[in-house]
Amino acid sequence: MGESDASAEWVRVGERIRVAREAAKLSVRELARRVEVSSSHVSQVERGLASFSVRALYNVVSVLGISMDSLFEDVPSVAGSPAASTAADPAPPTPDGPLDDGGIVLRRAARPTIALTGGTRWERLTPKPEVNAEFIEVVYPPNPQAVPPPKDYIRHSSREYGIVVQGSLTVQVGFDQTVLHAGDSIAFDSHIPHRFWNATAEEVRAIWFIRDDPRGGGESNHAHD
Amino acid sequence: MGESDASAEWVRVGERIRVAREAAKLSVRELARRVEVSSSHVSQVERGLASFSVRALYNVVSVLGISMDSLFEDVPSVAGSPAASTAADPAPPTPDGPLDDGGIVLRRAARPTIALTGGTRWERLTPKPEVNAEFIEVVYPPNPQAVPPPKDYIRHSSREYGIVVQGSLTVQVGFDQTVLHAGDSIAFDSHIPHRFWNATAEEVRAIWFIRDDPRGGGESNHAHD
DNA sequence: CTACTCGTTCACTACCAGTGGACACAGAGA
DNA sequence: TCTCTGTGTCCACTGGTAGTGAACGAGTAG
Repeated sequence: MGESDASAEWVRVGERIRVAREAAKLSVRELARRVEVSSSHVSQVERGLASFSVRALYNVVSVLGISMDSLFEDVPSVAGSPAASTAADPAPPTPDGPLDDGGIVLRRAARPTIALTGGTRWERLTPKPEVNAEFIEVVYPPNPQAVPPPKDYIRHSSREYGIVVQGSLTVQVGFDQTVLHAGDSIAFDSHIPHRFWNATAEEVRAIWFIRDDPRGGGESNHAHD
Repeated sequence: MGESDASAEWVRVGERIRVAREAAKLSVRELARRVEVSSSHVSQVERGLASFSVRALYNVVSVLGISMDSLFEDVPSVAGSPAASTAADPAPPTPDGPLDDGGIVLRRAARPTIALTGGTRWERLTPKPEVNAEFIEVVYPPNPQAVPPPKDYIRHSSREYGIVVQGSLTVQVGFDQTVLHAGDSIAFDSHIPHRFWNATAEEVRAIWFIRDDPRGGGESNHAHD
């Protein structure tokens, strides 16, 4: 699956080790001595030519006083490596076929987008507006200082389904609040007051499906920001 | 540092993995499948009889949605270098809150999964089964040799919405065929014969919402493979 | 010039991460 | 009862790779 692309992954880990080592003003040999491996091996690992065992890696973070996670950084996402997978895709043109013209398929670059205040974007995922439904990707911009969520709760009659594709989204439904990480999903009746916001320094992306109640509720007062 | 006493250290790491796995309600075999190692190896690691490679360990924390550091825990917070504090809070465990218990939120690691023939997996994204709807993530395994798609077209009455999150998925709806790349989305009435398959060497992931027609169609004969 | 340290290169190997097949046990049908 | 299917575990085996050690060229001091 996703990152088994070990080599590429190790290059980055190695680079981070080197940065940390230099910040600590240790020579390759000195680090090697403390980690209890050979200096040649340290050199190779830092340049992505080899990899550390878990034991060695554990010693490295101990000696350098850094966190294990900081070496990997782009931890779990749906794809194992979020930006990687998206970026990896050279986006081959995929010539428009009948499906594209038939109102079936919508290319990523062609999504109708609405920009909300605060930088949040709604991107429609359906070629044409749907009746009694919204299928959208919402992009929540970074919110460095843990900015307080918008004041206004939202209520409308329908049911909502969402999955966080990238980043961590803070959600509040009713009186309860939690943080959804990449891959976590949610489903709830939207007549319960709810709000979502991004309290991290990373952009958050989520896929939402909002299903309007076939009978009754006409309210369409969403505000996923 | 200290711990060069590898074995003793691994016992604890293994125990923590087991705890996390059980919390996620995954079987040894299921975790093994997702981490891409053998179940026997998982079993051995959890009991301290063997150890994971860094690659495997990385997959474990991704799959279980836990932080790397949480597996080692007694890291060096005071280990001389204040640099440690920098990378402090990568992935707060997000302790289960009321939302998790309330049937609202579903953590990634806790998704109910059905394995279809051919290696395709359906992962339900809703904490409980929905009425007249499916919100799922479908994982299509690599299909190195451009294997011909399954023979049977699918027909049922409802409407389907999908977005490709990773990889490239070949779709055929009616007589038209195209390839969806990451970010491309699709929406169509599912009474039109359709089929999807992965003709690439990379795993494909897609989010689907299948909306059963409130009136009429009872057919539930999907086959996203 | 020598003498030392720096990071690097490379051929080599021992070890262990990971496998596959088997096992015993527990439930659920039939 | 006997048969499945799923659980976790056991164990003999192997391939890859983590790790070694000796040598290299470049820098810098004395």
